[in-house]
Amino acid sequence: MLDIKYVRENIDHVRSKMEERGQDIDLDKFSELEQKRRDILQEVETLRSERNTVSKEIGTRKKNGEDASELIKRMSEVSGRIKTLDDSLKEAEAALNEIIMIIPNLPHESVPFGTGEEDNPVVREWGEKPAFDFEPLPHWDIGENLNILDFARGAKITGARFTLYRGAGAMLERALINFMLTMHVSEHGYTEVLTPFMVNRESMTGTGQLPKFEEDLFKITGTDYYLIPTAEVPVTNIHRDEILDEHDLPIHYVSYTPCFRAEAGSYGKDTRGLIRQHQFNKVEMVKFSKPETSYEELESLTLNAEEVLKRLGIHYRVVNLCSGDLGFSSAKTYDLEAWMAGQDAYREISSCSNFEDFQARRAGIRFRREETGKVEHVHTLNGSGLAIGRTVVAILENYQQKDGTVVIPDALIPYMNGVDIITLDK
RNA sequence: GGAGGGAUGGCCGAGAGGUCGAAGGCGGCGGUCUUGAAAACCGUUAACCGAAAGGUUCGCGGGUUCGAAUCCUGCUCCCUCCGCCA
Repeated sequence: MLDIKYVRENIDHVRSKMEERGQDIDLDKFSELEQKRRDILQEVETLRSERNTVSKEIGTRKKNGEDASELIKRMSEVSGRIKTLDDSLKEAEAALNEIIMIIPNLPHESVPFGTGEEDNPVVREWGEKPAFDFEPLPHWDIGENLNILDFARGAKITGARFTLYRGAGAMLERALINFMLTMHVSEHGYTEVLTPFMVNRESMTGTGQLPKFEEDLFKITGTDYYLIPTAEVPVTNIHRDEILDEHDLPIHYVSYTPCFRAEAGSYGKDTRGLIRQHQFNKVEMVKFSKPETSYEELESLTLNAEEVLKRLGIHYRVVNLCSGDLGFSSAKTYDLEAWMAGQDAYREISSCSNFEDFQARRAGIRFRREETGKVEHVHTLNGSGLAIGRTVVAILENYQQKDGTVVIPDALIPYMNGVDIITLDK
């Protein structure tokens, strides 16, 4: 969330940033509620102050055996008024909270203005589209032809948007997880963590999924727990309500988790294949940094994700998400879009974001700056490195051959138990 | 599932209705000493709101009281023992 004080003092700037995002936030209501809250607060604090001093006086008098009944009677009334005011203060705070928690982050100055996906400028590209002397198939055909992806049985076991992987398909998924984790740990210096895949409400609120996006989540009946939509949630919340040591920053974590998304409102979109699933695997990088270095960290994070695609020889481009396409908690996001030959399209395969102090403020993640002795919020960042299912798609579609087999990229062969080509497995 | 015990500052830990934001220790920071360091000694060191005055915070919520870290109550989490179990 944004700093309430900052919003109050920079209301016009916040208003224009919300307009850039195309967000209709009632900031007048915010100001009104904020003022109300402060009015009540002032009144209640004056009364508390009185109660505190008089109560001490009562203590002193009693100790000296003097009469205090008059003071006690008066304070009894004051306490009653405090209680009433406290209730309305809580009401005012709750109302204010409702607004502040659904105000998205302010886009960074380097975020271009735009209203949607089509306005995202391409920052750079790498590699080339593979050439085919035949019509490349989409991965759902390749996968079914090779008997490594079974969409019908996935749907039978659970439902739409669930897939059964088989044989070399299952192994490919597992190899990619290992390949990415190993690379980020041993070459990029991340610390691997393995987290719970269900989290509580506080964790979801900390990273910004709640309260606004409840309908995108799977909730476990009979509990307060939700299935994670991304490792960002458990990993960022590792340090919730902590004051970190400045010398420990930056902290770099990498984590494999399955991700569960309800995909509400995406009916009819990407209904075939692995692109949009209710459950998919992902390797995620998460960083905690000092404010002054977070944008450098975003650049290196993005490069770390790109390196995976380079090693796999997959053509991709990097786009800078425009103001209208930016996620709720993010101040700036680079998306990596991999070329998928069978669909003749670039598809998002990684999303790398700097949240600045937006999540840290919600989640209470801070550090003490030695120079000033003061406590400050850290900046949090994260990026997919990469989405596993979509990487499988990119490999199947870009490495397919005329005879229907799929060549395994060299870098992945050591993780494939020596398999270098996927052929039909009956 | 049954029976007990616990939750206090960055960490450990005392405190059992009033002057307690909280003893003591560790850690951090500053200093004395030292060629330098260590040790020793001295000092200092919680967060949040507020321009300040002041207010809030001892797991979380409710209550009792003029006054609650301290009493009552509900909840959460942790630990020990028994049962069950991958």
